[in-house]
Amino acid sequence: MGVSIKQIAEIAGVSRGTVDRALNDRPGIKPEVKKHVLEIADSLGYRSNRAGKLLGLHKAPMSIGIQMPSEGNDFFEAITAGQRQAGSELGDFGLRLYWRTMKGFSARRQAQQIDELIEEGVQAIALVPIDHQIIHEKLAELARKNIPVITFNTDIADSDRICYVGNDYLKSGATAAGLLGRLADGREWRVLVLTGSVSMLGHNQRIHGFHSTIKEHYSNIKVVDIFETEDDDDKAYQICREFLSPAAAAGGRSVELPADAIYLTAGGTAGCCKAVIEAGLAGVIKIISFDRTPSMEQYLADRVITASIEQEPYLQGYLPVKMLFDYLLDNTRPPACSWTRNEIVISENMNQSARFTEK
Amino acid sequence: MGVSIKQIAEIAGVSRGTVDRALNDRPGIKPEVKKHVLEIADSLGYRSNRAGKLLGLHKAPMSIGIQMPSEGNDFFEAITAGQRQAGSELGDFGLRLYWRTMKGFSARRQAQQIDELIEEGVQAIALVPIDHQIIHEKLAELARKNIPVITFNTDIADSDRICYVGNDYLKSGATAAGLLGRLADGREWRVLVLTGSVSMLGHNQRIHGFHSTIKEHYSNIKVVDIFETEDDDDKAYQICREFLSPAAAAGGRSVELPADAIYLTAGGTAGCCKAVIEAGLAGVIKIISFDRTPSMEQYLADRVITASIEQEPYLQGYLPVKMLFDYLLDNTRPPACSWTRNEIVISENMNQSARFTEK
DNA sequence: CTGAAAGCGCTTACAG
DNA sequence: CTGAAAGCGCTTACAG
Repeated sequence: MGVSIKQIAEIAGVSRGTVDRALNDRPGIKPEVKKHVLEIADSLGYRSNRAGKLLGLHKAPMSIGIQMPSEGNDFFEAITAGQRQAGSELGDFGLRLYWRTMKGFSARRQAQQIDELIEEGVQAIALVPIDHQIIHEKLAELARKNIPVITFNTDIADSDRICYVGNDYLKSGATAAGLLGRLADGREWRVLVLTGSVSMLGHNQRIHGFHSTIKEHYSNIKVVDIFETEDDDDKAYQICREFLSPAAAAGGRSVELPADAIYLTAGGTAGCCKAVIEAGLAGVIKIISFDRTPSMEQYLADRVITASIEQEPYLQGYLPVKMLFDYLLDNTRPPACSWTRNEIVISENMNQSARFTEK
Repeated sequence: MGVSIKQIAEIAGVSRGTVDRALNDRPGIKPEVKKHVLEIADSLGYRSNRAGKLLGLHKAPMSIGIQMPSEGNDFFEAITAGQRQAGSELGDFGLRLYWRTMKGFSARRQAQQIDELIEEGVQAIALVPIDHQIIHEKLAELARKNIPVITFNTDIADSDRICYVGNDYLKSGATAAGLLGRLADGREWRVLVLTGSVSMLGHNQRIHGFHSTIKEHYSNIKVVDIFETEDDDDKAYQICREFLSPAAAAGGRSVELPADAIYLTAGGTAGCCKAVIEAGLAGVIKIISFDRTPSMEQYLADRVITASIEQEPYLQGYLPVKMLFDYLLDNTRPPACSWTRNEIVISENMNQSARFTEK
């Protein structure tokens, strides 16, 4: 169909091997020959053929490394499923995936696992970067070594990653506010904010985006308090229990609610739900949360959680692998940011797409 | 990596050509030889290699036909974009796409365009089937001719399509009801339903799913009336104008609203919005709609439309092409139904995912 | 630094 | 009905 290496070789009066050297920046070719070949390729509008490349991979198969803080964190299950799917689809083309996972957010541990991946010989890395000097330096080192990096779920400023795949946390906060504003429908509502940690950028952005939107459009909504759950269900349960105790003590009698809604920016949702149910306030106090873990499923189905905003975790696993593969294969450049959607999930639309999980 | 045709040939004591004939049901092979080869392939756990297949396509490139009622219908723009994207990604492997589009829903025209595609020599077809005897017969004919079919956007009962890619209209109706129920928050709300046509199954299912959910969970919501817009903005405008005239005549003075919300199952949303704005009721009467056309964008952004439920139209274009390609390539069977999500879109989360459109 | 050859896995004419 | 050969586009040793 298109132009092939063979044709370029004929026209340039060199061998296919030399054309290959020129096109793929391989060593051992005279600069002027390279220039000549590239000019011809250019004038012919040469684009390498994927089928040929794919089959040509047979020796020197590709390997990609993945590093993430997924241990003990249910949220990463869907991400892992996406990575596995990409690995299996591309396995036919020889791709090998190497995982390094950790519990919690240690920059030193992350740096160490990145080193391990390099030693395994991976040609590219996808990771959830920790915002720490050590990691900044490590990413600079990867850039020097010509190992392309894609960040997912969380981005890191001023690094040389070729792409970020994940949420825009400001917009996800705005989405939560937009939803809550529509629910309040002009009524004066007071909102309790439960965040994961005030030192997590993403969590803060979800608060910030929320604030901006209510400030601009929903002056009837007020934030009454902010607490940290440390992404922990027990902690969230304790906080909510205490917060709700006046209303709970009142039993059936009507007292003013301590809040009309609870907005959770991160983990701890199931604990919060438990406390709300125990206080007899399920469905009365609206709960807006993010993501979806197994422990949240039932609360979503039962409408204890009014809505949860998901961020396409499966794609956050799938896309980085796919993009790195394409990049290594024929230099296909992904966009600098591939935003995942903020999906508003309620009980009625929570179980629909078997597409991603069934295969 | 895996087992190759060459290895099977050696073990079976036949040539690669014969193995190929056996594996791909090609004519000209003795039944017992075929059986023998297949047994060996089976025992070795043979799975064909995609890279090899892809390159082997060079002669006899694939072609897939697409038929849909997209003319004059903005909704199909995103679908077309998805098809184009799949076509360009797979173009490297020689795939050619053939389009036949029509305006409106003529079964005879559809049958004729299917015939045209067959004459073009397409090996598979993706279409939006019309529920008519002629089409049922045409699909049976395609099955006899061994031309695989995928339906998208709309399914058709008891046909031999290998997959349906699209919405579950009952669930999309349920999603609309769940959302409206949360907005009403226990208040007695009256809803005007505007459907496209009472003879369109999908539109009816969106009403049915809506009814079931309010019946089960939101007895505070009542449907006050149902009108047909014929998917037409002018018609929708006229209906709404008349319906809202008492309230509009009242000007600023408070009268009881003729409805608290309008639920549109199909086209005509922009017309409805125009009438609601003219009556001075933007934001007061909640509007829940489906999909998203250019004419709706501004109303969504301005919160005149409270929320619209989208059905991943881009994927409805992309997936059928991709699935048919995979099916033709190595018999990869798609699921019988690949449901697209019911995405709740509000002004805050409407512009996020550049992923699908930018490329 | 360059070329000629062999190979990846699968298909397709062609010869028998 | 079957086999031997050639080819798809690209890569990789190997020889010079």
